[in-house]
Amino acid sequence: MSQRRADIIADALEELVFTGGFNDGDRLDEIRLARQFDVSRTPIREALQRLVASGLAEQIPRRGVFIRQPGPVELMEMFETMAEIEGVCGRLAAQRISETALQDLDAANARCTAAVEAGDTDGYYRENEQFHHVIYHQAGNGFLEQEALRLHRRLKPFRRLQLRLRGRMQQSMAEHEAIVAALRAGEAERAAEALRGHVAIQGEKFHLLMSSLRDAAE
Amino acid sequence: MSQRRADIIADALEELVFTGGFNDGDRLDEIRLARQFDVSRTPIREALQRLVASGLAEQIPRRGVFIRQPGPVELMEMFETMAEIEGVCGRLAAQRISETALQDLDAANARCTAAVEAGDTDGYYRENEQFHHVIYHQAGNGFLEQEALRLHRRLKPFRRLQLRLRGRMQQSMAEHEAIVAALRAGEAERAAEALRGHVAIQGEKFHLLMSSLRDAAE
DNA sequence: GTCAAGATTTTTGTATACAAGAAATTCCAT
DNA sequence: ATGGAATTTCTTGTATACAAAAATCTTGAC
Repeated sequence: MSQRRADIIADALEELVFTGGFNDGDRLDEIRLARQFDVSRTPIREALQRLVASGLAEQIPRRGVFIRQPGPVELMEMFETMAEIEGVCGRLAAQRISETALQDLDAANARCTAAVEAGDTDGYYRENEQFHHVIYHQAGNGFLEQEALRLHRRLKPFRRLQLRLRGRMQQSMAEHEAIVAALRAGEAERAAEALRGHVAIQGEKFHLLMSSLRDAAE
Repeated sequence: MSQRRADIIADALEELVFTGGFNDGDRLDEIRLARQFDVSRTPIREALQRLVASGLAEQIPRRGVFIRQPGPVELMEMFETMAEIEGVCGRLAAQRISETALQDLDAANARCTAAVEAGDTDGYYRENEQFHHVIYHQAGNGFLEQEALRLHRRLKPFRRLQLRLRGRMQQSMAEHEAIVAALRAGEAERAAEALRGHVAIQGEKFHLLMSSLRDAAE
């Protein structure tokens, strides 16, 4: 695969950004990072370019590159966009999904429920992700799938914050069931709406996310 | 702005890719490009990284970076995705669009019609683009807007091929009218469907695109 | 003490040098 | 002549060197 150090470093930096290793506005010092990864500035710079290209950082010419965590507004916009894209995937998938995939969704849901009952948050998280990935794939459009995966990945660190809400996982499971039902029935619009509603952040969810953000900032 | 040569070179290369200056699979020789742009390999390499990041080229480690033009399947997928995203923008815009923006759309359409009558293809193209950009913006979601613009831009060279079809511009104008009507009425689903249909490639449009591609390949 | 202009240091951006892996070529055995 | 191994050449990836712009510090006038 990628034997390039620049890629390895870029992956490491992305992971650091996602796991909160950086704060908004942090400058990514080339020399410090070079020492830290024990390489020259060259691969560091290429890695930073990748971060900038993926929107995780911003480059100001002759000034450096800075971490750019989305603020509340942009975060809401990203979640709304994700909800819409999931809706699109759902509508297309309703017309294209295979019987095997429907069974996969059922299986993922079963494992999800089991994880909820066992209080296994990580397990729930993993299976939930699997569930959504299957839907992206079943939209039958490789390009759309990649876009969905990209945004999904980008929102990963923030989605985690959502799960804290009391009873959220139970409600989420009920929504999963409804989604599968719509997909199985081939009802495109219903599937789209169910997925939009499932992913969208409204009402209580909105306030929860905001307060989580405040907590994380402290 | 960006005084970085790497960015200037990246822009130039992107433009070259879009205007058909490269064929699929072409290797982007660092040394040749360095001579061509009269710089060292360093800024060339950074520019190439940007092309790779935006999906215009592919990098094979230790082998180089190669132009990667989308094939028929991927192109269809990209157009379908664009249609869906436009649909989403339309649905959101129907709920959020301002009166001023509606007038802008009318104005753009009028200029579009004038261009059609004058046989001014470039003018039509420009105003058509404007029309769509207004809708992206009126979706009221900056992130979604950027994504829409990105994909729109990526498809630009291929969209041009579509216009050749006899009477296509007239039909397109009628669709524009219907879209504005739906937006003005605030009918979200109707706006979404109108935009999806307007952008989607189906029936004759599909065959036209395929034959255009074949022609361009020769 | 404050402010500003000049000097100094840092840091980015680019060029060049070097190392290592891939491709091309040569050369030999059959 | 052909196939394949060894060598050479070429290219990418990384390190280092240098130039120019920005940031910081110093110094001096008020």
